Amino acid sequence: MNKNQAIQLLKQRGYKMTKRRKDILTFFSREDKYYTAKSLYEYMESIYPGISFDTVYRNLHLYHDLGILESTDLYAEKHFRMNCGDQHHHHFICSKCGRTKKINLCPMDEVHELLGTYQIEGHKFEVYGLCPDCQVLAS
Amino acid sequence: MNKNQAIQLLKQRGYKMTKRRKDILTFFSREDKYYTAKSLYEYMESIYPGISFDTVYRNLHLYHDLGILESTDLYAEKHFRMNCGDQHHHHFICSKCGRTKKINLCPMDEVHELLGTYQIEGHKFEVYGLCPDCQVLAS
DNA sequence: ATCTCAAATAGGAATCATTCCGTTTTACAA
DNA sequence: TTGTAAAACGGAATGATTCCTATTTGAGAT
Repeated sequence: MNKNQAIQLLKQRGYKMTKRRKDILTFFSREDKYYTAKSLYEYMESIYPGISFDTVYRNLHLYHDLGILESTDLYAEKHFRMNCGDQHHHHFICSKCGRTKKINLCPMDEVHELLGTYQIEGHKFEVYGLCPDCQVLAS
Repeated sequence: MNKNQAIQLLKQRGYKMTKRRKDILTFFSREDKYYTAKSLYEYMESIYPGISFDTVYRNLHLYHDLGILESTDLYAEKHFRMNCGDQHHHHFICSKCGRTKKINLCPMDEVHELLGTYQIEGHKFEVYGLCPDCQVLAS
């Protein structure tokens, strides 16, 4: 999902296109990486002094519900990133900078048979560590 | 890990054995399931009216650090369970009651090669859904 | 261009899990 | 039995997130 696709989707669904909403998309479009609500808030604060938490969180939830963003719970805090949802996949997530790398492998195929009568509703598979850039900085 | 093993470990490491600590172990020994700090607090409150949050959280962390408990972030809240750590494994977790079933399969074997120069530090793989008991109740 | 009004935002209080801290109590070794 | 550090108490503080009411604004209709 890129910024223009997201704007299209919002209009299609009848949501108003505000400057704040565009700037949130700009924020997330910069990198393939997970961001905290706080980091978005700080970015928005710098453009719109006095912006409300409500605006940040309301739009994060809206974008998440629309599939524009995907989220994960990391270090007891929700993190968000642009949805790269062409097909089902998982992520390596850098524990230092939050940047991600797609993992085109899903363990669920083999797991289904192991779980017999258990009704599967979802799953989470993430790998954590240091990306090449952050390994260099750490050494 | 069972209650007696945990008590042994605490003594070995020089920690004091208090009634509260024993009762926390009793609480977690009841079922193979993830519990919130809150549910432990309520259990302890019923035995020790006026017990401090501090006591609950301090011991949860102690037990976690000693490997007596394992934890996971679920629904933006930490959940704890008795460590069943004979060998590396993952869990199916019932989204209704929290009860778990071991999954003896780990996707990391195949993932290592996909991640080349990325330095892996950890991973998380969990499957969510309804256990057989909760499916019956839901129907 | 202006009007209208539901949707969006501001401002800040409230909530919820968790952590922190100074004081008091207790397990256990001597 | 006593001394002492560990453990627990009591409650305030923190940090992320949600909620509430009043005000502002985007965008379709006139």
